[in-house]
Amino acid sequence: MLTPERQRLILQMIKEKSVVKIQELVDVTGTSESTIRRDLTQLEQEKHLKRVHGGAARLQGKLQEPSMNEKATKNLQEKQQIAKYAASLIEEGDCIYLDAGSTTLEMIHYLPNKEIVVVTNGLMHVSPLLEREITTYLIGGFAKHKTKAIIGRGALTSLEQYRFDKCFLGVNGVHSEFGYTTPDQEEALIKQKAVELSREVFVLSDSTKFSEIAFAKIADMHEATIITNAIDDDTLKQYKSKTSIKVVTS
Amino acid sequence: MLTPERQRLILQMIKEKSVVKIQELVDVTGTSESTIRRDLTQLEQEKHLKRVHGGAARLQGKLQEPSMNEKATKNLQEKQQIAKYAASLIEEGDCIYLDAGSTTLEMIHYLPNKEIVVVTNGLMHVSPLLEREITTYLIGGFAKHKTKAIIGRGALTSLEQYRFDKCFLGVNGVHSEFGYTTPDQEEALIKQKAVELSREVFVLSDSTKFSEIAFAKIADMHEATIITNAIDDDTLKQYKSKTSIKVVTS
DNA sequence: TCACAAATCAATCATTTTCTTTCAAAAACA
DNA sequence: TGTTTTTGAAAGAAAATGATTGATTTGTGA
Repeated sequence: MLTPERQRLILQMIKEKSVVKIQELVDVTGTSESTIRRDLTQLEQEKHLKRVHGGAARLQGKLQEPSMNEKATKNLQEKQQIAKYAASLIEEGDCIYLDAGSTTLEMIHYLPNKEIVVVTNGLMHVSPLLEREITTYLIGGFAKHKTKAIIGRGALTSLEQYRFDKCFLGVNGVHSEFGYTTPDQEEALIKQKAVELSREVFVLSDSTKFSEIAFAKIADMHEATIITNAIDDDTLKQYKSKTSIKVVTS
Repeated sequence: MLTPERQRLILQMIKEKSVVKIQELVDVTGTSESTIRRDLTQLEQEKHLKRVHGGAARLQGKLQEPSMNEKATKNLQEKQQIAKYAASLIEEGDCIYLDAGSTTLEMIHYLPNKEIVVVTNGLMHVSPLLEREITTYLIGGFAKHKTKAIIGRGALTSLEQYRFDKCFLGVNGVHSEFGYTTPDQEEALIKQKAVELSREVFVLSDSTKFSEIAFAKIADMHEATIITNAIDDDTLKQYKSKTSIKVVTS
């Protein structure tokens, strides 16, 4: 990876996330800590960012970002942890299905610099994927305004053209009896089909969605591995009997 | 491989990828590292690129932008006129195919407030269409970074699911003998298919593209109605014998 | 508040990669 | 044929990189 390419990637991540840890940059760029530090030193001298202990931050010169409330920040951090772990599961040569949704969108920052192919139904996902120079296919079909997802009958037939090594889904409910659920029937159909077509299925869900039930069922517990964050021991035990769970810690 | 040919290839790769490694250029051109280095040195002196350790990078045009601006503004106005007229042709209940590209993108501003359905292969087109609350379908397939268009075999089969009342295409060349052409073979295939599937076909082209020929043929003159701007009488007569032309005036 | 452990940092050095320079062979040209 | 230009290879110089070390900062619990 060439120096300007790497530095542009660093600036882009800081632009999007305001702050970024050194370790994140190491993972994303695939270089060493030393190199990242040297980049940060240089970029700071060029007034492109401000170094802080543990990483770097965007310098607020022009417009100040509305500071998120504490909960939103916490949710974002949790999402990032989950997304980061999920991304680490991807291997060279994998064909990936990336579901529409904010958590899977976070994954793109953390995707390894490997030769992979990504298929998605998320309109928001395409640009960042192409920026990362990842081979990207988009499902065809009806464009849903609210979630910027491609859905409908056309999307199903379009999806059937592909097979996946791994599939990463967002959900709204995780329940030991009712399985994985989401509010929109149409989106559930797409997710179901993606599960069918994948060798391994991962559900990305923060712990607040546990024991929740939404309208439309996607799959049973045992059909996917859950990637989640802090969850109490009793709940964990209850779910562990039905599926495999990866708990990401801070 | 001739020197100017090689250097053009280098510039093209940098234009597309922003940065390029020396080894990539060696592989692509089939020449030695020394030759590539000499080319890069020369092209840097001519202010066509910037050398960086390991390769070369595109120089971001503070030098190029202003000179482009005047022309770009004029082009934009012409594009808007053409786009506005094209949009005025759309009727209540129409099913429309909107090709990827900047001129068709302009059309979205001018789309009438009627119940219509739009199918597109342009990634940039989807968000503005949804903002206008227009029923939108996106073709599925490979996402091309440079033009933000969906292309490839999957796109063709995806497109075949639909039929259109009207189809609006951008092109790069309009020639009385060779017909409509575009530089990318893959994109040409999509445009061809769209022509097949449409009752009426409109080509949006400013007059500078007349008598130009690009690599891949889309269709013959008689297969589409041209929507264009100022064009001299002789040229107009020449083309009028082969197709119908709508000339938009300022 | 203090002390201690863990994380992060800057500085340094060996290694690897890339660059420039130089030279001779090959190709193009007259 | 002789001359000029282009090319590829080689060697030493320069730059970038990654690992290591010891110093500094941060967080934690008493």
